[in-house]
Amino acid sequence: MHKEHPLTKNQQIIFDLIDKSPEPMKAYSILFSVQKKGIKAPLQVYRALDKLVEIGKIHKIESRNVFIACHNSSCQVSKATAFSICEICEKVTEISSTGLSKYLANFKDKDGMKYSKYNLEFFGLCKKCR
Amino acid sequence: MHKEHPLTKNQQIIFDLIDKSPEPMKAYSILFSVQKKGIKAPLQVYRALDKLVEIGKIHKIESRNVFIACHNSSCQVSKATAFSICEICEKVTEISSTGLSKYLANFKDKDGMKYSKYNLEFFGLCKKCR
DNA sequence: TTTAAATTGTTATAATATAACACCATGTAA
DNA sequence: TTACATGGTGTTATATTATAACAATTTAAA
Repeated sequence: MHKEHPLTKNQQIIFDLIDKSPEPMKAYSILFSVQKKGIKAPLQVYRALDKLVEIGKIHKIESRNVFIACHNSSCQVSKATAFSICEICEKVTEISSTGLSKYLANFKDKDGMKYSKYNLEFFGLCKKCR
Repeated sequence: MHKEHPLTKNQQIIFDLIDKSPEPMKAYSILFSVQKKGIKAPLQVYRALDKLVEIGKIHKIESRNVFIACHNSSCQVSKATAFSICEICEKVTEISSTGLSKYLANFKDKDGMKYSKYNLEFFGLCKKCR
């Protein structure tokens, strides 16, 4: 039930870079890295990022303004995301817990409203930094 | 178990403004609003904001870069926050659900790690926009 | 009272992100 | 085939968000 989005050239270049990166990447460090491939302007990067986020290939870590590839095969179009973030080394890990996602998708606020779209960021120390 | 932080002048001015605002406020619209009170530079605003966030009087909505006063009396020092955000009118509501906060505080990731600090942002449509 | 910690004021600049416009490719409907 | 809608590209300029660095001052505690 989701169209395969063949990525365009810019989208593919930027997705590959993020996907191979061991760390989340900032928009301007992406820009720097792809300049040799002909992507010269911030807008070219942001447009590709926007599209990649929209189709669920990458996620934006809002509290850090960084981007990571989606490592949750189930969320090709992902509007429900959860991450842990190390407050020392800034390592980010995507959390895929059916328990958690079910709990959040079924959570009702005090007006009885449910939300299928959410973003959860946990903060703590990763194994190495603990 | 939390020191009363009497606010400094700048902190008080900026807290009052945010607290009275019916909507979350952006840093630079805060700056604009307090210029008549002698706060002239972005840094003066950001410093007050940082402190107010640190002591839990306000929260930052990371996905929107806006600030709102804390309306959850239990979180004077709040490191565990949850909000709903209307995708049309951008109305933000702080969620205080003991069920939710207990669930998240007790959530263990696949390494068995627990997190007392988190930020959760739900997205949907508010009553008016629905 | 002197010392440490926090806050202030200031100028400058860094980092993050979008507006506006012209152009091009592709698919599709008349 | 033409037209036209959609989405992507390239470009310049600019808007928005946030911090660096430094000096002075206030505050509160030892």
